[in-house]
Amino acid sequence: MARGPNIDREKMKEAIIREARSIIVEAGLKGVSIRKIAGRIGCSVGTIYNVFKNLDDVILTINGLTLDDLYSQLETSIEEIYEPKTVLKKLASCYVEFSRENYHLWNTLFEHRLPEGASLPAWLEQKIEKPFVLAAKSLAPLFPTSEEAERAARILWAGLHGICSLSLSGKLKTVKAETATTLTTGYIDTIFNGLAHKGSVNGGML
Amino acid sequence: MARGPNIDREKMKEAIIREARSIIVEAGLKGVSIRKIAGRIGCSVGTIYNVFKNLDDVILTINGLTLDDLYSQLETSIEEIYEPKTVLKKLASCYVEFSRENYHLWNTLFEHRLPEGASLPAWLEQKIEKPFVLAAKSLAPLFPTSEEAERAARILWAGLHGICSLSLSGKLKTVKAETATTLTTGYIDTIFNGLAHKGSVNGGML
DNA sequence: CACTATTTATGAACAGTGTTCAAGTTTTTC
DNA sequence: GAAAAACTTGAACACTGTTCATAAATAGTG
Repeated sequence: MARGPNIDREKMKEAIIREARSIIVEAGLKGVSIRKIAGRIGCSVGTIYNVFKNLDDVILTINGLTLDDLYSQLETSIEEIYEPKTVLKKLASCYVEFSRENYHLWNTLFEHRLPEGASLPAWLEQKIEKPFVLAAKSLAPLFPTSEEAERAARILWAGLHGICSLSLSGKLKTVKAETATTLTTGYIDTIFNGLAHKGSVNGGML
Repeated sequence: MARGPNIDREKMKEAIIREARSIIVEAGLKGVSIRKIAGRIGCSVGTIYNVFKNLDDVILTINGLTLDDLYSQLETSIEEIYEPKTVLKKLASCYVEFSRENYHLWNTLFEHRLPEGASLPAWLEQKIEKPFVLAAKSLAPLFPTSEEAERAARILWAGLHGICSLSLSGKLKTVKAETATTLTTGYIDTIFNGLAHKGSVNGGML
């Protein structure tokens, strides 16, 4: 008859994720295959399909864990800091640092694509939202409505992602010895200056 | 003996690119395979390997054409416009429009990854640089040195890319009916305001 | 025209991929 | 112990990119 949540099943799940994760860390997403995971664990390919729907399911689970890691690091990086600009700079440098230290895992976040038409599961979309919510919260004091803060946060976060993305893939050749961190710091300075003077859209040299 | 540049070879190359391109447009990068291209043309798989080094070579060539298209559209979109902010807004909206109208081709630009360790060919890197150079040129009047203009252009362009990227992949849930275009417009306003007041880093509310 | 020399085309073969599923094994419940 | 449910297995299927010996076509030369 029906057995409760199987302890072995949970152990199996952990083993699969552990091995698949380590393959990604060593060789990137392209290095992962069902047979390679099975080989490392010492089980058959079929067993993996008993625990996960398919390989995409495995990768999505790993992406969820990566996002959890990122979020917890972002959270601790801004503990006891309240000034919006300082918070945002901390978040940015933490994000950059994470993407460098976990290059392959972070890359898998964007390299992995579901089949045409399929959309991300809700639980993953939530995890994607969380870091951005952190930014929105920090920006809130600067805006009259939460909607405006959210909007600004989205733009800021997207820009941050763009810088990281192009920088790590080598498509953002930085002048001299500029790192992604100094770029994002400058980026945030500029954005904050812009936000502070948003009343004077047609003023100044523009 | 050695024959000059073969006309048939050139025709073959064109046919391969044409068919592979149309597969991408219809079904995205994942829909492309050597056998599918060969089937559409009516040749064998080996023939394709006589003309291209491998499948990556085919995709990179297509990405080059996509970048050419993008660049020429960016160029014409700012003809006879000289005011930096207006130029940048034109470039941004043109970029957004292109990414929407050529979704699969644009996506392939970022979805396609070379094997671990391999780097993009120089001719492609040049094509990647060109749109960004356009932005840098437009920003030049606002900066004392070209280096500073370049730096600003890189940040601006990366941010633009981030907004497009997250927006088109659905990871940038826009509030209400905001489009990527309005987001980028707001983004550029903010950046320009920030640049205009960059002297007052610690002024205002910050 | 014939005869090489060279290039080009072919598709079978190889090593790999994700996924399915009938069969056998183990575990749990009655 | 018997019956039922759950789990494991690995062969099989339909694909993937890539290579390469063989065959066909073409170009230059005598």
